[in-house]
Parts: sequence; structure tokens; C-alpha cells
Amino acid sequence: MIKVVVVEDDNEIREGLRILIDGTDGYSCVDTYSECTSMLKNIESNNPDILLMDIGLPGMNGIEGIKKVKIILPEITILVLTIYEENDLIFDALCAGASGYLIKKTPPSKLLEAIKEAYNGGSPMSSHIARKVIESFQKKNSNVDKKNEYVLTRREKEILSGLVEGNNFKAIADSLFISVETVRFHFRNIYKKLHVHSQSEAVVKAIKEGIV
Amino acid sequence: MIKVVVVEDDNEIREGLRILIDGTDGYSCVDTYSECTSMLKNIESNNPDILLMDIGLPGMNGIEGIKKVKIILPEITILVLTIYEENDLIFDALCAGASGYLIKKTPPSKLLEAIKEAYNGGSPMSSHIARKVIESFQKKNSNVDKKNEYVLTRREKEILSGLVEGNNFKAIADSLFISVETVRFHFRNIYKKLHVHSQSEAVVKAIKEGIV
DNA sequence: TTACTACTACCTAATTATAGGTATTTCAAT
DNA sequence: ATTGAAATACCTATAATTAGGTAGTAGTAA
Repeated sequence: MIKVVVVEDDNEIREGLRILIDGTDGYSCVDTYSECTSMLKNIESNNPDILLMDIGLPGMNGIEGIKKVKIILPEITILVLTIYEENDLIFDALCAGASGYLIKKTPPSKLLEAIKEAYNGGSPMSSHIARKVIESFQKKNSNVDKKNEYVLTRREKEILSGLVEGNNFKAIADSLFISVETVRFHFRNIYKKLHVHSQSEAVVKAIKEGIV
Repeated sequence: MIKVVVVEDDNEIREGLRILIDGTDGYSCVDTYSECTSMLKNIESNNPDILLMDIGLPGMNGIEGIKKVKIILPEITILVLTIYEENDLIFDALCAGASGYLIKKTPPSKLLEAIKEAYNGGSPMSSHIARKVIESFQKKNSNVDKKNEYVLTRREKEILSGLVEGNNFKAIADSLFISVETVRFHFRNIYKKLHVHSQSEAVVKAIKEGIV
């Protein structure tokens, strides 16, 4: 039995979801709310598996609500309810702790399927949102608008990567099949370009500036 | 016209993909490879939109290959080819820079659709992989609950921070009003605790594990 | 062709880091 | 009162990095 709680300000949609969920074998709608505050008071005793949550809520912002719920029940699975699929709010919601989202106009069968998917450890979402998530997490240090003023050559980047991976000069030389002297030479140029004078400084810049 | 390059060691699959891609309007298979090394030599002149890449390759590991391709062509979209959907390697590949993946047994029409999806900025993937990605990136955006298995003392953390800020032993010693010998002593203990043997490795761990 | 950049490589020299041992003091907890 | 952890400091010795000069080759662009 998948226990669900719904937070949705539109009465029609909220009641529709409750009837759908309660009327389906294996699903139970333990409670519904029209806004976040009262949900936060009761969510611990509700103790649902899945929280369906509108992000276009009056009063407390849905994103804030997600963060607060996660503090109370860190293991809860939150699915965002949204009208438009391509919405920056969805991405923010995923950052805040949601695990996926549902489009409100989704047909009931697909909707139940998505809830089950989330319950079983999946994250229903469109491939476009997926890409945004991936890109965000690939460049973890938000080097979006961080245009590299440091123009390292390909080889220099390779060598710097070797350092960040924990190798010393000899190991880098061996891995690239070049002499240690050549590695030294490259590091001299890398240091000049980055305006640093040691491995540690170079590693910090490489990571923080997103060079590697 | 979506330009595709394929890296796949199985001749049958590779040629099948080439024929499928070249035989479809709007798609072009500019080249195919059976392993990474020769692909890396030519990828720049191939200059494809999409790189389809097996991760179970002989010779160079597919993950390594992805990283190296990204150095050469940072804007390329990489899709991983895989036999099994639920594979830790897929997650590693996404970390390394891939944007999604394709299951080899996928029917041709779906396969082309996924390529177009990726070309248009999407990330085709299952909801389970999506969840793993989301969880990983939620974790990275909040190292609040990151239990440090590395238990450094307060002084050791101070000293390690000094290193990350770009100081050498003497500068750290001066800033903390202690002798260089003491700094050395602390670093010996820090290295033991972090299981590293150099400043660079210590800096990388300090940043990535959120110690500082 | 010429000029320029990138990559390769060797040389010397000085500085810094790594690795080990040892010892004293302080402070908190048993 | 004693133990133990943390921080301080000095010692020796080896290994590695930093900094400089120099030079050949390959490829590319003017």
C-alpha cells in the first residue's frame, strides 16, 4: 500500500486526486491539504510514502515547503505537481529535495504509474529536465558564467587533470608517455598562466574555476 | 542534419547503427570506431553533434574516453550505449560528462528518437537513473549532512584550510604563529588520516569531501 | 617561406615537501 | 592523580617540486 499525501490549492484537482488514489488498489490517500503550513504540522503523523505537492501555492512557496518537509521527514519522496512541463521552478524543486514531478493534465493511469515508479525508487521526469539536472550536477561549482580567462592548451589541461587526480610529476609523465622534464616544463607554463607557484594553488584553481 | 559518431566494439551492432543512422533522413553517421584511441585522434575533424559510445569497450575504459573527448570537444553531446539499463557504469558515465544513454536492444525508431531528443537538449534516461543523478546532485548542493569519515582536529582543519587558500608551510606557520616544524608535524598526521601523500591530494580531498 | 604556437626534452640550481624519530606542555576525562 | 589526546617543537635524511635557461620538431597561419 502506497501512502500518499496531497498538497494542492485547487479544490477540484485536489479532490480528484484523492478519489483517484483512494479508489485504486494498492494506493491510499492518507490526507490532503490546500496549503503548506497545516501540512507541515501533520506530515509527521501522516507519515506518507509519497508527497504530491503543487509548487504554485498561495502562502508559503512550494520550494520552501519542500525544504521544510525534508527536515521533518528526510526520507520522504516528494513529487511536484505542475501545469507546465518546462518550468524553472521544477528544477528549483529538485534542488530543494523533490524526486520528480507530475504534469497535472497527465491521464490518471499514467499518474498512478508515475507514483508507483517514484515509490520504487525512480524519478519520473522529462528528458529536458533530466538534462538540466545532469548539467547542473556535472558542473557542481556553477562555472556557468565563469568563462575561463585561463587559456590552457589541451595538453596543459591533461597534465593539470593528472595532478588533480592525485598523481605526482613522474606518474603524470608515465601516464602520458612523456618525460618528467616535459611535465615540469608544462607545469612551469601552467603556473605562469594561472599565476600560482605551487601544486596546491594550481589544484585549487583547477577545481574552483572549473578548468578540469 | 544530426551528425553522429559511433564507438562500439561489436562489429554487428556498430554497422547496424551506421546503416540505421545513415539510412534515415536528417541523420548522418560521419564515422565509426571500434575503440577509443583512434576515435580520440579523429573526433575533432569528425566534429559530430552526438557521440554514441559503448562503455564496455576493450582497451581504454569508456569512462576515461568520455573524459578525454570532453577535453577535446567540451560542447559535444555524448550518449552511452549499454546492454543493461541498471548499471553503475552509466552513472559514472554521466558524472564523466555523458548526457544520457541508450539501451542496445532499443527498437530503431525509439533509438533515433532518443538521439534527436539529446540533440535538442534532452537527456534520455530511465527514471531510476534519473533518481540516482538527482540524489547525487542534491547531496553535492548541500554538504550539510556530509558525515566526515575523516576526523581531523580543529587545528588540523585550520592548517589544511591554509593549504587550500594557497599557502605553503612557512606561510601557514606565520599566519598561525607557530613554527614550520609544527606545521610539518600536523601535515604528517593529516596525510595519515586522509590516506594521501602530497599537498595536491590533500587539497583535492579537502575540497571534494567538504572538509574545509 | 616565415613566423608562431604547442609539445617535446635536457641542463643546473635552489627551495620545499615528505617521512621518520623524539620530547615537552596543556587540558580534559577517567 | 594519572592517562590520553592535542598541540607545540626540534632533529636527520631523502624525495620532489620550483625556477631558470636552452633547443629541436611538428603543425598552422600569415
